[in-house]
Amino acid sequence: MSGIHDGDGMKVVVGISGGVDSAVAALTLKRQGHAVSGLFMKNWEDDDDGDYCSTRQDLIDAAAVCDIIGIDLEVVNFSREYKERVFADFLREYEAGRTPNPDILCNSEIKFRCFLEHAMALGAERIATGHYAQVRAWENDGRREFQLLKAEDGTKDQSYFLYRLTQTQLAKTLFPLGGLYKREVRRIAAAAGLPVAGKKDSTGICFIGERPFREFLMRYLPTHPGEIRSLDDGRLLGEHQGLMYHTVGQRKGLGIGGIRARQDDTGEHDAWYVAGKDIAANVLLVVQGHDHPALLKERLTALDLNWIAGRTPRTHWVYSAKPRYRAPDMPCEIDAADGERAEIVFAQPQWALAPGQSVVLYESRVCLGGGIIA
RNA sequence: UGGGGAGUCGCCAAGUUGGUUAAGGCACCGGAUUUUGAUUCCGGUAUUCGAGGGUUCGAGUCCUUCCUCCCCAG
Repeated sequence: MSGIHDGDGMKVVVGISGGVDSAVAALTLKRQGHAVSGLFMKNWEDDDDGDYCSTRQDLIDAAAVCDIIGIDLEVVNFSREYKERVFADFLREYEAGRTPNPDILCNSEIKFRCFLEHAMALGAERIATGHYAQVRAWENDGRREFQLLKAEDGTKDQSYFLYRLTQTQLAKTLFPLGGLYKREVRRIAAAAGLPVAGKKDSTGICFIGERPFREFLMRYLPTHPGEIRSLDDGRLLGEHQGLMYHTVGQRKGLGIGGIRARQDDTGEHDAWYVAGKDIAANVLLVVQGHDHPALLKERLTALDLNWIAGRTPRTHWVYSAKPRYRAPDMPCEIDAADGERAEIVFAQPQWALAPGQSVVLYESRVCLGGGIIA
């Protein structure tokens, strides 16, 4: 444990989701001697009666977990805030042809803002979540500064989703799982008799859940058919139902099959991938083959920046970055940056950089922050 | 209408001199991976070869009729 604790016995509110991670986070804090209480957030109620609503079971699991751990559980509803601050942006971005990452906004706007404020109003000193990440406090020129670090378990690290957090948010946050491996977390849960010890990790948009994505988007953004054309020669290859239903690098859903690439075509075909969008003409631009050069770029512009330390990192200094979650850290440097934008150059070309996704920079294990790919 | 060529899974495309269960790719579907969206990985997908007859122990592969499409003549 790093020295961020001001001492044991803090009043901590833990976000309980009904999964293993948050359960073990709460359990860990309780065992450390903190005054722990749980808080279950219900932030989506557009389809409470639908097939994909798992909230009900999650709440049941959350209650069972808190009962066993021996902590109180409060339920709050931030649906309105979620819609206004996260979902509205999500739709705006898709409408503009980009591919947003709503869970990143959800963290900075809901979990570490609404939830944080709510907990503070309840008299909490800290909040905690089951994220795999770490917070470290250190003295920088006599000032206390907080760093966001990757999780010990590199395969589960979620710092990418937390890069928009600020000093004030990190100052109030605990990540009890930051030093644990997933398998240990499950083992702890099992040993404690928590019913969620073997529960499958949740996927899909946070609070909304996993569901047929295009169908879901269609409920909010109506179809807008247009042409699918080859980026290389402009050939008309098909029709799309809306640019927002596709993302750069996407293969599935184009419906293009059997089209000859060359005259000497033998019948062996490469798949087609989205390489770009002509928003004005409503044309989806595609290329054939996963390794098509049009999908590889070594440079990007990041907008809407957040630097966790509160200052822009150095230019022409070797950092590493993830242009998407689960991508390995790739060496890069900041070519130029100001308050508005950062030009980032990778040592190697990156595959299918998708506008709207976030690029997150690291210096070793420290998450520096990042921005949204233009 | 004459002459030539072609019709095999939604799209391409292998199918030897007729011989056990009709390659492969793309698309599609399902699963795995994954707290976004993608990607990736694994699996599935034509009892049937334009249609009807026939030859044969056995036909997508031979014969025949019809249908359709393409090219050149017109």
